[in-house]
Amino acid sequence: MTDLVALDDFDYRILERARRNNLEPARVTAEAVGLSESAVLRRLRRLRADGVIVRDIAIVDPARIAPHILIHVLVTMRSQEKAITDAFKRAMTAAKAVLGCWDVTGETDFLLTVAVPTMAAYEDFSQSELSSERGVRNFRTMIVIREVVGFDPSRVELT
Amino acid sequence: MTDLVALDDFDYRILERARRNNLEPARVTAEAVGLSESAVLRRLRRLRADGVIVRDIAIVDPARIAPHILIHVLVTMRSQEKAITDAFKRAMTAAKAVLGCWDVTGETDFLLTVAVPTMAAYEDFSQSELSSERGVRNFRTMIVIREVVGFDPSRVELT
DNA sequence: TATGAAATGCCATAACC
DNA sequence: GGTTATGGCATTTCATA
Repeated sequence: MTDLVALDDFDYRILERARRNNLEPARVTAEAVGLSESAVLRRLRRLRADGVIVRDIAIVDPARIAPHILIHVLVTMRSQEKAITDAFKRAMTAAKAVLGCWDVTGETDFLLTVAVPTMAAYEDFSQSELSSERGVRNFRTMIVIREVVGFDPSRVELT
Repeated sequence: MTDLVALDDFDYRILERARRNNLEPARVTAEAVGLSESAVLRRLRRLRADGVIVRDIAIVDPARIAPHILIHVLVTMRSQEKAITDAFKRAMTAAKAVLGCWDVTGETDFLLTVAVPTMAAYEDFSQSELSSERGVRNFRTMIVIREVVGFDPSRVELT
């Protein structure tokens, strides 16, 4: 299941379109890539079965519903013991406020991306989840002033 | 258009499902949330028209197609002059390798998320895009060893 | 094994109450 | 918001190369 999947140019062009709009009728996609409707639908089904397309989702703009603050946090752990880091990872996975968490190289151990409605909520989060009991030595908070490029996995080039 | 949109409980439950799977038939969603098929479809169309649902996409797993390296970069600029930072922002927006770019508070000015096929490609990127000509004083590279929580905007709580 | 074409069945759309 | 009739789209099956 971890094996790489071989794709031809048709697959790439179909993927490129599905990554932008997965509600596009196959008829339209077919004409754009130069295949029949049937072929496009077959390939899309195969791409999903093969795990190339992981899921199909609606992107919601949370800012349209309620104000929120985006924050990045650089976390340094007290130790590199597996038991401690594993526990921290599990806590980050469970924490609803955590949008992303990466184990990184360098002076710091983890980078977090956190979304909270208020700074008070962030204070609650940091005090409970970034505490010394969680194995955290210290952390550096970087509040997002402006999103220049919103994190967009669909920008990853596939070729 | 920047105004907040008021949603009721039905909208929230429909959104919750569409954020997980936007290909779910309205019939199924309707039964799950306790509405008729028509009502669900009407609400979804309204949510899209109001800009609550921004777009509908297929999520592709790039690792299934080709190996890639994920990197976070902390960037410090030479100056805060608008002309310089604006040019940098435009360069980051244009750079295909840049998945995300945020203007942040603290000692550093920008946080970048970059995806590249090889370290050589990252070297090319950093030499061309993170140069002093771009206004960059220095930058700190944090290579992602493991993705604990993959950046997922759908984790943002809407209430 | 992959394609294109045609018949079936499901789903969204639009116009009603 | 619910119901119904219409149109469109995906699915399936088949023939072909």
